[in-house]
Amino acid sequence: MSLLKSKILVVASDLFQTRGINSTGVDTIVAVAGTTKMTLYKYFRTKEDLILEVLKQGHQDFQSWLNDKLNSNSKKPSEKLQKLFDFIEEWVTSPNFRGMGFIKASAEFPNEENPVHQLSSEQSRQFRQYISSLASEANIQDADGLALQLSLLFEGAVQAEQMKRGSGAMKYAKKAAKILIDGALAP
Amino acid sequence: MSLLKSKILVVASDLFQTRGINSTGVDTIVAVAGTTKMTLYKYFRTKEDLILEVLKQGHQDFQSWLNDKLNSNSKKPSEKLQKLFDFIEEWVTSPNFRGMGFIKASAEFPNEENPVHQLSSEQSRQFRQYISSLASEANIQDADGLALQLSLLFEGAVQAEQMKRGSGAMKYAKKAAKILIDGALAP
DNA sequence: TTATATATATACAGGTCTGTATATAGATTT
DNA sequence: AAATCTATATACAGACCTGTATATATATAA
Repeated sequence: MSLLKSKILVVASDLFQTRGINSTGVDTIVAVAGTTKMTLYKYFRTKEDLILEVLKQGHQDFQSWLNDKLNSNSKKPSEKLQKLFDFIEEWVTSPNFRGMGFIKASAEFPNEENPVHQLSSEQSRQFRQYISSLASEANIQDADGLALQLSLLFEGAVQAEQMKRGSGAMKYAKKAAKILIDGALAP
Repeated sequence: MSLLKSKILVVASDLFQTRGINSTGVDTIVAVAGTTKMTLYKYFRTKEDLILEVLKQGHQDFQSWLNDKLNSNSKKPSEKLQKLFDFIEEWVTSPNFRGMGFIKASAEFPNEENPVHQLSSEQSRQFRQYISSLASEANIQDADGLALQLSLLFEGAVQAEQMKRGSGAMKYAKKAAKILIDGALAP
């Protein structure tokens, strides 16, 4: 991918997270990225396309990071599940944390027919599916049910952290997750 | 309160929830409410003032409704806590449900210095405090900790329902809440 | 009937937004 | 040296936005 294109993606992602998507104009994005609108519209057909690509990139980055962390630290499936929220906490409390793209995007585009909303919803489903596969490998009966509960804790804690940086919500989400996981592992 | 003013509040609340706050112009609001901009700006100094009042109204309506439900159905504090998520589920699955105001608003105004963001954050805190007082009355040790965990489940489930209507997330949130509450009641 | 309060109708100023058109600069390739 | 590709600079059309100014209608009160 072109250097300029990825620069635009990084800048747009940051501005969308810190100022909101609808409140960020393309003029601001190109100014911060040090380029011009002509270039932006060469790589992205419309602003909506840019939003969609920013979301895809962010989600892929997060998923890859998390998956690598889990695989390089644990081999046993049940251990992966147990450590899931440790890494999520690491992610949320890192200074670079700016929030979860698909959570904010779905709020700014509430209409379920909107492509941005649909992608957000799909990414949330994918993440839940990922947790479910971890639970399945750990031989948990109702893997989907546990995955849904854990994803609620996850999204709730991210939401709390987006509202108030340093809320410490993830610490309690982690405790709750442990209780739910332990309960599901030994029923 | 003037009939027109409350009509504007109701219409604005609905439009903000279904189309987003920044995507809803005052022209649309007055058109749907069947009035004019002059009247809107008589009752609300700026659009931001309108947003703040919509949020306040929505939060007060929700809190009153929930509190009345709890008080008229249970006397014992621990029972109130147990039934909390039953009523929340009733609220979320009602056909009128359009999402939680402060969750969407905080996403559209991510800057922590923004008045709308601050009010959202404060309302989230107040709701958590309300759950904490329920937990305290039920003689739970770490009332604040449990309240935070329950509020994470709540906000996560609302978020899930905002992303996909009819997700059924609250059903699982309820189960998880029961486990956490039971664990905290009998430690 | 006259005065007052409330709401409407309409237009507009000044700003921002997305997306495009046009002309030019630099760098690489033929 | 000429041609080609990539990016810049700048201006602008057309739409939408908030908030205000002005004039008018309607209803209640003195």
